[in-house]
Amino acid sequence: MKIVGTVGSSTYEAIKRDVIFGKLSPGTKLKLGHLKERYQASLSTLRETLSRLASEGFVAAEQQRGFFVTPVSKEDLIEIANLRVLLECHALELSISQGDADWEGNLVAAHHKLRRMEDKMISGDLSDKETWKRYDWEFHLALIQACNSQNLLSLHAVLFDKYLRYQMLVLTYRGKEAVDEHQQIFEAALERNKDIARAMLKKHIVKGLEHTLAVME
Amino acid sequence: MKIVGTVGSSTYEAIKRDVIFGKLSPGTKLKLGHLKERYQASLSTLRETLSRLASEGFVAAEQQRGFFVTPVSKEDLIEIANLRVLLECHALELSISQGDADWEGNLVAAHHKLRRMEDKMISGDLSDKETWKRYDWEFHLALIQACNSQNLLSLHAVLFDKYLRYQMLVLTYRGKEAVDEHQQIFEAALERNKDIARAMLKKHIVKGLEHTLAVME
DNA sequence: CGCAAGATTTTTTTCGAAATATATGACATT
DNA sequence: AATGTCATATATTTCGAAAAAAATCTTGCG
Repeated sequence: MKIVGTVGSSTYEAIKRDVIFGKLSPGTKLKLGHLKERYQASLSTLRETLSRLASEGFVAAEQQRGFFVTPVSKEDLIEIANLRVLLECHALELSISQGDADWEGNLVAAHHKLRRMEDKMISGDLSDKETWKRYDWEFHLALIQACNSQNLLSLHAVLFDKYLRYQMLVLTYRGKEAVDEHQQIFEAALERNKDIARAMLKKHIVKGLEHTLAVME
Repeated sequence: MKIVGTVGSSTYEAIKRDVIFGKLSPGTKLKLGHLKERYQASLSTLRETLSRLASEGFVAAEQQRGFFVTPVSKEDLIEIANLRVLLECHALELSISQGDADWEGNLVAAHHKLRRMEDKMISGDLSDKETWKRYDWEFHLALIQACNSQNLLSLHAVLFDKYLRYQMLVLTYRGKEAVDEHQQIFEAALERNKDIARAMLKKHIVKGLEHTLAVME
């Protein structure tokens, strides 16, 4: 039994994915007529979708001039990385203070899945970037899951996706370094060592930022 | 020459205002048919508007069950206040470090306007809460305007409005205490004293939170 | 009386087309 | 050649109605 959502929700997912994973390049004009064919939805449904994406910041809307894929810039990337540090480190600290056994269990599971995937990537199999990034996402989410603030989690989700778009844009893999950072954050979190965990997470994000900035030349 | 925006943008403003200022109570079912009459817009336009408000968190959307005004709760208010402390204090610090003469000028102006309004309120004239809150908004915005992060400013804007809804909900005025806090934050910011400014802003937000929580019984 | 199956009404979701605005190109004027 | 105007084409915005889903009401049965 397959549960299909509304046309609206699936076009939302599709366009968002295409923006994040670069199938729709930054700055591209999103003409409704074209999108209609590409995503098989009506103009109204598309406008609804694009409005949502615009208020999350993946799309830019100009009054009576239509929609565009939000442009990228170094400044924007830096802002997003800094906000991720601020929010994610804060959430991590809360999570470490408040997390229970369920939190630990999910974290262990998420780290395990990510680790397996990363081992595969390191040994040269770069075939499934999307799954890899999904596991990365799930690991970072598992870390802060116990922060006990829905508002914080949802702000973080959007930020993470924006950051992810930049990573997908440069398309290069940071390799063993990032794997080690994940490992260190993971261990510090399980040991409930807030300061180390926080410092490692910050380092992880900042290193990722520098790497991406460097590739953007 | 009067510049009128699109129907969409004005219904967006109208509904958002009605949610924030309590004309649409928390939890209310937003039936499209009713909204159509109330706001004089078509179903598609309304859906577009409600989708935007949903992704900002002022409205809750349930798949195939329509839209509701986002409910309120103590937990949600506490989350929002804590996030405001985190983001606004951070932005204030950046602003104080980087603000130039323009920043100072705008800040002085914004504080002056707010101060005049507050004096009027203290002397018993509670007739124009909406203008008062607009000046409050503009003062807090002026404080962090020079933080040099559009992303941070737009996250803050949504957060501030959500906090504002709770303040409007309880409808009581904190009086001279809040006025003094504004004054102290203002002076510390102009003197470029980050630590004091930060501490006062945090106190201001936390006191406001406690006051609102107390009234929510 | 309670409860469930089916029919009716209401509401949400989706679409296509009309109305409005912007962009493009042809043509005349300086 | 540059600029401005007007007609044409293209795109966005808005609407009302059809299709799909959910909620409500009715009826029949144990």
